[in-house]
Amino acid sequence: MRKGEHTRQRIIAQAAKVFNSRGYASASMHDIMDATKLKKGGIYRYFNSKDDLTLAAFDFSYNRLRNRYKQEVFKKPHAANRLTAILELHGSLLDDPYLEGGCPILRTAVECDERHPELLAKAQNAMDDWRHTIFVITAKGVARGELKQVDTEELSTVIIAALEGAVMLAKLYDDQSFIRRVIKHLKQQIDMLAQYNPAIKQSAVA
Amino acid sequence: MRKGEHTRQRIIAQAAKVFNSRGYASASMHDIMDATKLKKGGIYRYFNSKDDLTLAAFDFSYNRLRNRYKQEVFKKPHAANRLTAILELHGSLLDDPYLEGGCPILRTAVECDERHPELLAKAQNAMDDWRHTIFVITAKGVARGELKQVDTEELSTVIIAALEGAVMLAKLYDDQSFIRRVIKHLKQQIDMLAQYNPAIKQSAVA
Amino acid sequence: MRKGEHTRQRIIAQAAKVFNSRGYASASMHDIMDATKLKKGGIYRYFNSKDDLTLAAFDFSYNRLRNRYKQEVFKKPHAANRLTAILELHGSLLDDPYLEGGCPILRTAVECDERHPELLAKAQNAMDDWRHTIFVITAKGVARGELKQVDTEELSTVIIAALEGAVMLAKLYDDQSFIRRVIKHLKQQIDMLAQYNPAIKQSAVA
Amino acid sequence: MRKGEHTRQRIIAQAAKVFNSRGYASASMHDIMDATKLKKGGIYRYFNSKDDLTLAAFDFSYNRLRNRYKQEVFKKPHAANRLTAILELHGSLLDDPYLEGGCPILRTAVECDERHPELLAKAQNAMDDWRHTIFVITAKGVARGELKQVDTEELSTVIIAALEGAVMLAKLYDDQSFIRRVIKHLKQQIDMLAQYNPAIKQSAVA
DNA sequence: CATGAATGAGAATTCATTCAT
DNA sequence: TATGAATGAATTCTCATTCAT
Repeated sequence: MRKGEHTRQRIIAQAAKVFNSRGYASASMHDIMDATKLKKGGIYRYFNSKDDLTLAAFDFSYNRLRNRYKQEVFKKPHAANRLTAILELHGSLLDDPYLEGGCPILRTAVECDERHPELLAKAQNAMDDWRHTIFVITAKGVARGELKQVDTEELSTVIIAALEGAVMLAKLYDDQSFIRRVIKHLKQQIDMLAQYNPAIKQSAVA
Repeated sequence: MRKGEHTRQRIIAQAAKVFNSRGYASASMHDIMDATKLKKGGIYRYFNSKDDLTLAAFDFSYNRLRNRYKQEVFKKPHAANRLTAILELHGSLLDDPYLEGGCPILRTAVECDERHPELLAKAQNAMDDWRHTIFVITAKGVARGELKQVDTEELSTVIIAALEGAVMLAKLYDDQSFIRRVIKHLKQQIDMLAQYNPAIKQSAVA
Repeated sequence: MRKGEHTRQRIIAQAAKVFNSRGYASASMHDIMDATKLKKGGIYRYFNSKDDLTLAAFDFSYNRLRNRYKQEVFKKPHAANRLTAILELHGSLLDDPYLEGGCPILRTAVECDERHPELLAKAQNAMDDWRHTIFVITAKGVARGELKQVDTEELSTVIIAALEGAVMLAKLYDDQSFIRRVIKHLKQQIDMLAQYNPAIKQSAVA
Repeated sequence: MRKGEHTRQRIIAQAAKVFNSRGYASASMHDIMDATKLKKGGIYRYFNSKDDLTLAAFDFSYNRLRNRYKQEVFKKPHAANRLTAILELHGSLLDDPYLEGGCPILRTAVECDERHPELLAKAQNAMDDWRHTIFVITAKGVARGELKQVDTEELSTVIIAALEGAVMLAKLYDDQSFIRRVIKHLKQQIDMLAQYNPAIKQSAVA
């Protein structure tokens, strides 16, 4: 069983890679076979269907994102630093070997519709989570006086929208400078919110 | 020939609708048959392959966007008004019956990769065009003193990224308020650039 | 009606060309359209089905062969000359613009089976006719003392088999020398049959 | 893998049968399904395309011919016997359950053109091989004094052409007597070449 | 007389999935 | 635990044929 679980995880990780770069509909089980070096039977032993695997792969990708948030975002002391860390995280997203295809939430939101309600729900939940994270960081920042008063709902929407759009542009042109520009802009916005607190501004600029 | 050309256009329009909402890979020729009320042979009379139809459908969708630009954006007198008109145009994008699925460029950028080089190239060209449009509006606005000095490349990237991300969010949640929030933010940015010219600011706010 | 009949003949002639070079099954009605410069409707006005056209085209090709027989074979005075003329006729078969694909009887015999009983019957009739022609020429030649006593059934079979096989080889290699070699051999056989009649031998060698 | 290879061979053998009797273009994958008792997927597991299967089937048929040559022709001691054995082999060709449709080289030469370059090349190679075989038997026979001096190129062409034409006639009329007649004629030719060597003549006649 | 529009049956091929081993 | 064999439904595409104009 030990080995089985290990194999299962390996399948998920490789499938995530494939789905993130090729898309859920376009990637075939054969692509997954190639990536995992397993045969059909070996995969279907662990997953009842492509849809099952798809859902597990999305979870894998999303957890990867979450883990990076924990490590790179939540350790920062102040709201502005945390927001800036989010920007940087997304700035290096396409360098992650499992996320080369861009943000899995973006992909899922664009590719999936009512025909794949479970996957869509997962994408919505992930996005809820993400928005909530930014919302809380911002709200706490305001409460603590780290940030100026701000429409937190709007701020989180703008940050997410701009980052996701930037990822799309970077992917379309295979040119990460689009992400850099957007990050630069968003940093300025955050700086403006945090400008009366020199300590924070300093680290945010770094 | 008259009738045939009409049928051809009808196929393209319906196919655009289907592709924009279901995706290029996921939509089947059978879906197109249903949408056009034609049988396979009737469609293949006008298009050699699904790929052919796909390209024509993208062109259709993109032209639709361009036409709306011509009507809603270029008639505005000043740079800030034009930029604002762009925002509004995208704010009503999802209400367009042919573009219910969101921005065709976004869809294509996310869904297509090197496996569909022609479609990808079309998406890149469309995006080049869009970026260039915003770039020119901005540059002229600066030259004419309608806008403050600004990094036009960055501005166009931010506007596009934020709008596309907003469209994605609106689609994901089936809730256009995400677009409204992003537009509100971008309008503020534009207002700030135009703030010393009261006449323009006035119309931009309208 | 005059024009109609002309068109009909034109279709048949072009179709024969196409069928003889591409084969009955492989040639499509579209190939016929291209060759005739007519559209589907224009062709189906004269023929109820591809099969109909196929039969008419076979008849056309076969009549072309028969006409050449009349002109090039039956005018010869003696049996040996006639047999030799048959050889020469087949030696130039592939130069006939309508028969570039080789002998239509060979093609039909190889390509058709019980699935196309009518065409097969036509091929059998044509072959019966051909065999009978050689049979009669030979029998008369023997009766008239132009040829030695010979198994006429065997002779006609050998001549036909060798000529058809030669046409096949010439087609396979796109090299008419195979036909020349076979003709040379058959001429020798005929010469041997006619050797005691110097007058005939002379012309046969020419 | 064991079983798979067996299945693969079974598919090829059955496909050869089907193609040899129906023709490459006319036989459908459904015909192959029926003959193999497999479903589409089961066939495409082993062959990427109908073309692939077509080529494998030709090779199968041709190898079958070659094997019969090895067993029935090359064991004969002398040139005349070998040539005679070739005639006999083709005399029983249509009795071979896999070659009921006649000679696969003939079929391919007639049916295929530049649209199927690979198959055509295979047919040419097979024919080259066959011609070479007869050429070598004859040349060695001459060198050893088993045969009179003869134009070996012409002899091989005549034998092949006559045999192929005979197979066509037998198929067209479903009557093997045409092959018998041609074989009788060719045997006489060979006997004449070998007539001064009583020992050989004896066995050739047998 | 001829065209172009449209059909529908059937072709090749793909692919998720099942299952015996 | 994993493989390879086999299935069958779905997909793209072709082509002979019909028919209104």
